Amino acid sequence: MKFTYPKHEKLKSKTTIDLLFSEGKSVSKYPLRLVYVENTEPNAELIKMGVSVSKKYFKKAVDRNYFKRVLRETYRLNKHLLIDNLEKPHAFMFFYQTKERLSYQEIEEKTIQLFQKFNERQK
RNA sequence: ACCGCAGACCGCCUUAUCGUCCGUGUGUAAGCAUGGUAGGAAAGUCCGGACACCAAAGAGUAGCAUAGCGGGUAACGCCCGUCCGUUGAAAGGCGAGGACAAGUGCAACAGAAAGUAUGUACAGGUAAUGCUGUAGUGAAACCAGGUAAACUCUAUGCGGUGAAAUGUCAAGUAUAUCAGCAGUUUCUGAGCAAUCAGAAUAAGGGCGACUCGUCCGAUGUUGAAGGGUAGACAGCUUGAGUCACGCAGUAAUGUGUGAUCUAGAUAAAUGAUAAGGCCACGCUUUGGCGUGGACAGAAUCCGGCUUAUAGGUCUGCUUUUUUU
RNA sequence: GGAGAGGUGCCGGAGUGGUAACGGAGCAGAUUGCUAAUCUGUCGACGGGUAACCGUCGCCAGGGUUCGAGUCCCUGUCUCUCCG
Repeated sequence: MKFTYPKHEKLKSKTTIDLLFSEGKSVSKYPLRLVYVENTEPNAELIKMGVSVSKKYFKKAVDRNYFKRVLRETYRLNKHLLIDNLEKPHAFMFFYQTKERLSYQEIEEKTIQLFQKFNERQK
């Protein structure tokens, strides 16, 4: 297993994102939230992941960029938790939803818990 | 030395591990190797350009901007020099700094009177008179009065829209385009007439304010051609570029020679973790322990301005004190 | 990425460069056995005064123009709207 997050694994298609927000389900482990939907496009990757931090919580672009990077990093190091349990292609969007500035360790811990919660939901 | 002022610059460092994006090489490919991978403000979007498109991008008016004088520049509301005003003990800082002798307007309260000006008291003066001075009110009062960040006038400049502009590619089609046919209203001509031919046409709309000017202009049907939107590629980073030295100029700046290539993403990369060092703050048994790392993240590209910014370095200058 | 509008007491909301209206809420009083309704007054901050009252500062923040600024002009900040 490689801990990478290459370009083809990123959620970019506007139509897929619209589908995700209109039909997707979600799991959350405060302050993190994961929205997901089955990707029915032909030749879809097994996993497509996007990351988002709202302007509502952090006003400055530097802060938003920082937390998006942290989310990407924790996803990259723990994505095997998701991939090992997926059978059909899925699209995901990963949110950070608080004004508090959590440390890297706290966010990583919450991410692992969130991914495990998702796996339980799938069974 | 201290205090202050001005200008220029840096703005955490090193190593290891795991990654992102771009280029190059290699490979059928997965990949591998290698080089690079955030700012002085990238910010605010306040000015000025480059570049692209729009229909005539036309003319005039309106509107907006600028404002001592001279220079620089692709251009500017920027920069340099200088005069004047103002502020500071000084170095220095700040200034929308044209015109009220073109016209119009405005001036609370106070005051006799605030614009067509003109009254009182005292003093002076005259043949006589606000004729002269002083007092009093007020920001402003015998002055061509004050006020233009009041309308305005003068001079100069400005077409509009912004890379989500724009171009190309593959798929498919509109109430929009073009052509044919049918066809409304009016006029003219031919004809006894049916009808035929030619021309025009309103309401309204476009040219993002108005006027002129100019263009379109009932509707149905058949065929042709063919958008927008979503996707891909181009635009997209070599440019009024950066560095060094010389020359011209008080300077801004210009110019010559040599060297050099320094982000290019698009739900949007430029990072995370660990250890050590450096700095700051707090505690302190002066050995250490704990916490933290300024402001802030490119989105077509340049020149400025404005605002935010822990800490530090260098250069020049002023005042005061001391020494020679 | 681009364009525009606004900020006035606790709330809503007027305001030609010349004394910051008005309504609601609140507070006090009147009325009532009590409450509601109604009526009257008060109602930004600070300082002084026993009190009546007086003074200074207040219209998002900081500058500027002006005799005088909520109003005119700059700079910043916050909120909202529009294009896509």
